[in-house]
Amino acid sequence: MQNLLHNLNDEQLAAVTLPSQSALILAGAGSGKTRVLTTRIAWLIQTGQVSPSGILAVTFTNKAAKEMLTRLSAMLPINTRGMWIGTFHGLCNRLLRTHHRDAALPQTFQILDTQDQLSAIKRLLKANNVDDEKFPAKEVMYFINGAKDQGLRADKIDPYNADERKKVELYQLYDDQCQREGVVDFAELLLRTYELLSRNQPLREHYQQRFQHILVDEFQDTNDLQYKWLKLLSGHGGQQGGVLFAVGDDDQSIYAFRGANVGNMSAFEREFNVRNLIKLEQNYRSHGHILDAANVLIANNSKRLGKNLRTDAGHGEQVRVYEANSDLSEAAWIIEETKNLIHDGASRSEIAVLYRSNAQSRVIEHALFSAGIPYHVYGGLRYFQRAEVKHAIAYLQLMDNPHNDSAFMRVVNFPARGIGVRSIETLQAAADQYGISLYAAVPYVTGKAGTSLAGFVKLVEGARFETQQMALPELVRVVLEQSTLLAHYATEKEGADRIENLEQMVSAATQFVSEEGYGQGAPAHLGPQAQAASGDAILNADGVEILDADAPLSTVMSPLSAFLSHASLEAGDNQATAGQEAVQMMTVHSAKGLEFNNVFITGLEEGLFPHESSSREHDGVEEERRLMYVAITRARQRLYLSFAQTRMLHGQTRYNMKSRFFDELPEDALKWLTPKVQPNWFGGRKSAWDEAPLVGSDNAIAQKFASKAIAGSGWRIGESVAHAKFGEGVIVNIEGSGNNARAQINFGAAGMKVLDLSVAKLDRL
DNA sequence: GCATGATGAGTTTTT
DNA sequence: CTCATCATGC
Repeated sequence: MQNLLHNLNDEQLAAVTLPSQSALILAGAGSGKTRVLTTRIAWLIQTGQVSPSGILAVTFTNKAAKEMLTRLSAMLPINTRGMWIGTFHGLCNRLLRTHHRDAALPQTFQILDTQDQLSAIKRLLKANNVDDEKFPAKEVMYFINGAKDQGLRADKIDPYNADERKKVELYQLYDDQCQREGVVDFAELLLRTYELLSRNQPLREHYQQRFQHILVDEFQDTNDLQYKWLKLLSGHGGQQGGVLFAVGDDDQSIYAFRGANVGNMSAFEREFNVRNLIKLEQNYRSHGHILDAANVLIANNSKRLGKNLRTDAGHGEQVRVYEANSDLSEAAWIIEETKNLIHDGASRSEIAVLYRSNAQSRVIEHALFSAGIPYHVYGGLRYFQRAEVKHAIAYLQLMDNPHNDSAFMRVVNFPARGIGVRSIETLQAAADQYGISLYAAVPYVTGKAGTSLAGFVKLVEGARFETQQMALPELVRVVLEQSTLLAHYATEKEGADRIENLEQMVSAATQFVSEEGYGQGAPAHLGPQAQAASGDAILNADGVEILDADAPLSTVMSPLSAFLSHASLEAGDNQATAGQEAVQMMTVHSAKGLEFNNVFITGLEEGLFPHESSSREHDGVEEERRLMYVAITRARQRLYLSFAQTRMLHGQTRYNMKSRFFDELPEDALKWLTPKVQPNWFGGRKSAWDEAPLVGSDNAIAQKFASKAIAGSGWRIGESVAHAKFGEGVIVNIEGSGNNARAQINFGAAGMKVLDLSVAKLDRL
């Protein structure tokens, strides 16, 4: 135990050794949050307060879960496999497989990823003749997921107008369709588990008793349903009161747009009667100036639990600020600085270029490419999302659950086998008529279409029969051949990469089988013995089926089913780890949780960062500020901030003001590499624009600027104006001319507006 | 059923 | 500008 707690600071020690009661740990960036979580678990086990099976640790990403497992096995001499550490979705998947009958799901239920879900909804809209102009599939999907994320079923929603009534109706139809097909989407995994445990008292009590300690990572990212799920599982409101150990940082809450509710933190504090709010404020990552910048910036947010990071590392270097006159020269400057860093001995992988939106990466990528500097862009397609891999997966899905219509649609005519839209329409009609899946409806289709369809079914059946006794990797190989996917891509000119990806699936299967503890030769399909075993209920004293908590996965899921859930729940790397010694490029969102010695935060302009669409949302700018906070705190030693006066966006040149965040950063932490812009530099006074030549200053741009101003019928870009409703603002851009002239004006708190200059009443300041 | 051009949209992302 | 999606023609 001595070793366990040895290197902890006082705050961390207090958190790790808290008595068994609900606790909220406010863990600042770089404060050793994962360390506290894992040490807490190890300490609980080592002091005999709980057995490994009494632990439930929940994360959002597989990466975080894996990290915890790795660190734990380094701390404890026990097998971590018996411990329940995983993502919300992974844990729900496990629970639903085990209790699939109570949850009213087939044992081989399959998980729709976002692509699959969208195509399922498109199919639904078509089948019900819904006007997809009025109800776009994406919107319907957001509606359904939004409702599920709040724990709401269709029958619990009170529609406030006709459109919403229609959406609720579609939600119900969608759920019916999923149930018929034996598929669940991501949100459904959670909601179904929540409902299962709410409804089934013995089951709920079993797990409440089992999980004496529930620990949650990144608590600020939980949505309403996840919080309810945690409350239920912890036994909150029940006899025992519920004990939850939540770790999070309200200042790093950047996922409100996907349903995360920071309010869960204060709700938790209140509802769980948290007596111990522990703040981890000692930062082990960044130098002083960087931390100052982060602290001072985030202090501008109003809704905070309150926290201030400190470091022993000393001030370090100031934050370097660069004003470029275009996005191109911003990129050129990044290249220069990168070269200097590398020349001074920096490793390329310790240099990160961050941006607010993906579109910004292009220019920088291009510049890095031209300069011959290896780089790696995060956020491309993940392995299991690639088209060819999804195709192969669809064949596997059909072999495991032929009623998955999404899978059916994906490959029924891929590679092409003469089954066109017409045949599918006939098939769909038959399926609708009998209320069955497309696969099951095939025998009802006659004629030529029927023959080709029957051929497809025969292909799937044949593959299933032939692979009955095969191990998973072998099965995958056979399916790749028999589906003719390999042969198909062999004829394509760009098919080599795709074939390679498909081949990789065999090794992915091999790796999966060994990691999940299936026997190497275990048949991929669920054998009759295993089926019988899972069919035998394990009864508790009340004669109710409960989970054998440590039952190996193989008694609940066949290797094939497990592999398919793995493919949905863990999309894989976003690229082959190409060029590890490469400059890292990513959005600020993807940078969360990472750290680098040298960080560039680029495109710090009004409209971009903070993003203009954020000014319309409630608390939108506060979330952007948190995003900036996350970005700043990624840097260990050196931080660069940059912005550009002009930028190509959507094929148009835009003139952006520098980000308001510059005004919120402490001056003495900053070092301007270009002349510092006056606070209201557009206000007719002095501007860096008119001053001594900037690096790479471009006269053509200045001329364009001037002509823009003339076109605007008297108004100038950069002029300060006042508006009766929006208050004071600055003209950022002028489009059109004469009576059609419109000005884009930044009204600060009131946000960015585009006003018709012939209509709007503006006063010069 | 597939190649080609028109059209339109265009933050952030994990599971 | 650039990519994805849709409609049109062969």
